Amino acid sequence: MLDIKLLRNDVEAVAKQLAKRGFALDTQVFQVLENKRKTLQTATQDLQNERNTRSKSIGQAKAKGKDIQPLLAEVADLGDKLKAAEQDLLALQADIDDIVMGIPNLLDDSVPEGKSEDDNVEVSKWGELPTFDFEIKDHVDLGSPNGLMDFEAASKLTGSRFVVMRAGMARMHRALIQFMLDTHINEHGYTEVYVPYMVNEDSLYGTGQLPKFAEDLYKIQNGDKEADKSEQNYYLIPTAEVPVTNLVRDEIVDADSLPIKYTAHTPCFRSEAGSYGRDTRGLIRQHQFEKVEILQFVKPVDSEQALENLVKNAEAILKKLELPYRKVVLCAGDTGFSASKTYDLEVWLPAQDTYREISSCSNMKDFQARRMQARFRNPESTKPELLHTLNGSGLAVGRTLVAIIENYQNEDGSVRVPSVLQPYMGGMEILK
RNA sequence: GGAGAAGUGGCCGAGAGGCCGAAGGCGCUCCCCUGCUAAGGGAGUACAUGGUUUAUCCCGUGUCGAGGGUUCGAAUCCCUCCUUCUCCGCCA
Repeated sequence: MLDIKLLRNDVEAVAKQLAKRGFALDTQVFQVLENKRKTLQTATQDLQNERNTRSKSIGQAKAKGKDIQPLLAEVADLGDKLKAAEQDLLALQADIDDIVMGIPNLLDDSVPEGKSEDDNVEVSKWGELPTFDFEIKDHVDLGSPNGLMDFEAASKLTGSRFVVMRAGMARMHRALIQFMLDTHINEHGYTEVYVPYMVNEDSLYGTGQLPKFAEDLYKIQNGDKEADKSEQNYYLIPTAEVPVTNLVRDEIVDADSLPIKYTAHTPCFRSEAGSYGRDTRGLIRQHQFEKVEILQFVKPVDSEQALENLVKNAEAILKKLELPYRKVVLCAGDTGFSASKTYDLEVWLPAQDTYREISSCSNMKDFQARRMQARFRNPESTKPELLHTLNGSGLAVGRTLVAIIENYQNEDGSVRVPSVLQPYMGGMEILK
């Protein structure tokens, strides 16, 4: 959520900023609503003031034993007027909130212009692209014989865009998670957290998935109980970002405790509505996948540097696995709703002859923190101030598995196990 | 799942329809005192938001788990929900 004061003081400037990312803010509508709000709110508060002062004098009169009947008669119609005004204000406020909650974050000045992923800018490249003197296969063809990777079984159990893994494949998948977590904990100073995989609506509003992106989420139905408005609705998490970032929701943390650095492994659940027909083959786009997430909550002055640090932590995993990748900075049009600036790490997939996203690292600045009132006490001003929140994948486990299988393949269709993973797999050198 | 108790500021905790944005304590900030340390004395210290403002100050409004209701007036009474604790049941 943007600072409402920013919108009030200079909507046009904000609209101009938002236009960079292709978001059209209707400044006219906002202005009209905002002007109405001002008059209505002032009027309502005047009425409330009147009620409060009169009620107080009634109380005082009563205490002195005076007759309060005449005073009561004077306030007879105040209640109705006030109730009407309050309800109008509430409705108007809801309209304004709808607009404000639907406005994406302002972009960092360093974000390049552009409309789509084609305009993202490559920052750096790492690793030598592997060369093969044989016909290479993709991860589905490499994984499917022996049933190491079984998409048909998964579609029987559940449906499309799920997978079953067996033996060495399942074990390497698990090994990757341990390896990533251990690296972030032991070498990058993150604290591991275990969190719920289901969250309530407040959490999803906090990180920005709601109200705009409900169709991407799975909502839980509790038995055959009808979803009731008065009861809490739970959703499966689309990323660990949601539960972990919401740890600081409605908290005022000590400045001394910053930066707070968390890592978590969770499954992620995405309905992938709107992506039908895209990446239908294999493990790239699933309804359920594992991810190791890294997050930092920092003072505003530190967030720019923290983003660089966070990306480096994600890159370290790719380097240890010796997977060639490149780092791109997302252009204005491709940067996500809540993000101010995003780096993607793209790993080399030889079978696709291209780089594919494997990590997305973003600085949200105070956008999420404002929504969830996540603050720290500034020792200088002694006042609570909004934190900056950052998160990134470190890394997406399924896609890392794909990258390993394709980059480490042999002519006979076997797959070598990266040396850093072998200790996690009982010394296994060839996947089986 | 059943029965009971509770949710108040950064933390603990008083508070039972008007004098309560809320006693007291802890913590924190500033000042005084003491050679250092320890101890002591004084003052200040919730958050959000509207008007005004670069910002403060000031005035107002809202907030005592959340949302509704009763009332001229609600932390306090009523209803619904959420959460926590205790006991019972079930269970990995």
